[in-house]
Amino acid sequence: MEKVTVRRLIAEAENYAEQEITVDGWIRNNRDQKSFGFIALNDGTHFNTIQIVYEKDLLTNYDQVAAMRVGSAIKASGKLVLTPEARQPFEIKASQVQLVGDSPPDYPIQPKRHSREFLREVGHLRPRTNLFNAVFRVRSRLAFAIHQFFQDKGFVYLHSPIITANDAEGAGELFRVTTLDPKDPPLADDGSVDYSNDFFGKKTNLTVSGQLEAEVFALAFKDVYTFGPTFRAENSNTPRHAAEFWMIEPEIAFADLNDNMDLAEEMVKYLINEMLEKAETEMDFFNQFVDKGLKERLVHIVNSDFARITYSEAIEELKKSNQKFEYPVAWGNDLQTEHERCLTEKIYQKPVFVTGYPRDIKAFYMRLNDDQQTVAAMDLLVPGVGEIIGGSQREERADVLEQNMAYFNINKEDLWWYMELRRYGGVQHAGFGLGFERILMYLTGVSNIRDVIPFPRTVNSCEF
RNA sequence: UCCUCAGUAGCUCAACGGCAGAGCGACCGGCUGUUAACCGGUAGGUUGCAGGUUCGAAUCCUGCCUGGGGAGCCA
Repeated sequence: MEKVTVRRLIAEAENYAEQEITVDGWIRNNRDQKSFGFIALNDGTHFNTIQIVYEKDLLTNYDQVAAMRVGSAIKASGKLVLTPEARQPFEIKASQVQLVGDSPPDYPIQPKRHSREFLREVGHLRPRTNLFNAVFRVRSRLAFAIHQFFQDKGFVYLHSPIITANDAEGAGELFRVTTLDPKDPPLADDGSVDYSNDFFGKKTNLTVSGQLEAEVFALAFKDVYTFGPTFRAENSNTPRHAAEFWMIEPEIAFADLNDNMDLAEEMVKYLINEMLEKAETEMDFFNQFVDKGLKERLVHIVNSDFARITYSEAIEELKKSNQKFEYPVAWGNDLQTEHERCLTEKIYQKPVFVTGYPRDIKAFYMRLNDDQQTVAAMDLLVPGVGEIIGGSQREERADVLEQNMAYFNINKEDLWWYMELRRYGGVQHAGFGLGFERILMYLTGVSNIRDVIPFPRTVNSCEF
């Protein structure tokens, strides 16, 4: 008897009509009546369950089957019957149902509503629920779509290092990587820890960004992207931050800020289209149970041109809006979350690129504009999630970069190689960082980052 | 780190100074086509932890722990 996955059955049920088949899977629900019953079976290969009908007359172990509990693993054989008039397109009339792995009655995942908070506590079981099944299936597809987008454009995928010695980026708090004994580290004469005796012979940490390395490769391959884990030891307690997350960082050479925004906009639209098309079942589920306006909003995004405004214009718009803000709107101050939300959700009601931020609130590597006050930075703000992309045109002029580093107190000896990119064939280039989980949240409507990461790592929490 | 809300049955919640309760789930029974089935019944509690106030505390007070939301930082 042919063993078939649920995915295959759903794709081509007609081809199996009236045939005897076998399926393996886990019981999501089991309802028995006097002489027949129904099992909703999920085998993990598709978001949906299939229905197995069992009858007393056809089974030797009817009472046993009727008593099989939610969560149990079973092997079921029977004839596939098309049921076009019923809610499900087909079902399996069981000739045999065999218990493979029992699940006692204290199985925490029951056919009822569970809160996300509770499900986080059972992170080893939550992938078996509808929500997380959909989320992680989409996560997988989205990762693939990102590669597809860049690969189709000829970008080279760069594995930027996860352990690095550079801490000069100022992109966040670092996780130290060391093999020194924390109770008895070697000390230098001045009493500080002597990292020259550490594994790498210097201070090292987990990467907070692959950007600087991506620039190296962009100036060799023209168009590159990184896609990998990133670590920030920030003490942030919000639904949008995790200590370990994935980031996509394209870097393009012979390109300016406008090319950068074009790329970002095209990418976001591509990813939305891909998910709407390739993960239709899951997206319908999110639309129905997580966020009622999700699909409509995403389609709207795909069909709209993202707004592009300068920081100065943003400040003017915010002042004109007459909204009450907790933080004052003033040129020179960074945009607060409330300002960003107002811009993207109220004033423009679509994604907004904000460019030309004051130099003082941005990073040293961003290209200084001719006004000497602003830099060629860009943030992409989207409704609901806020900042999803941060990027810039990089400072390609060696002398200006050197001045910037002095201005921001960055040790140029540590970044000698970064400086040399400007000395040898330096060229204008740009790039951005996209938080993978942020866009996943945006695409699924799931509002807490802990629910789009398989095993989330956040301040004070590293379970499973 | 700051602000704020909440911790009561496996889960979601009610009771808000006077006998610890419901729905869902579990278990038992019923039901000839169910769809998170339906109907009837049974079991299930150190009310987050430690102190305090009170004749009496789930309820009021203090501290701690855990979780949610907001802010900062950022992706």
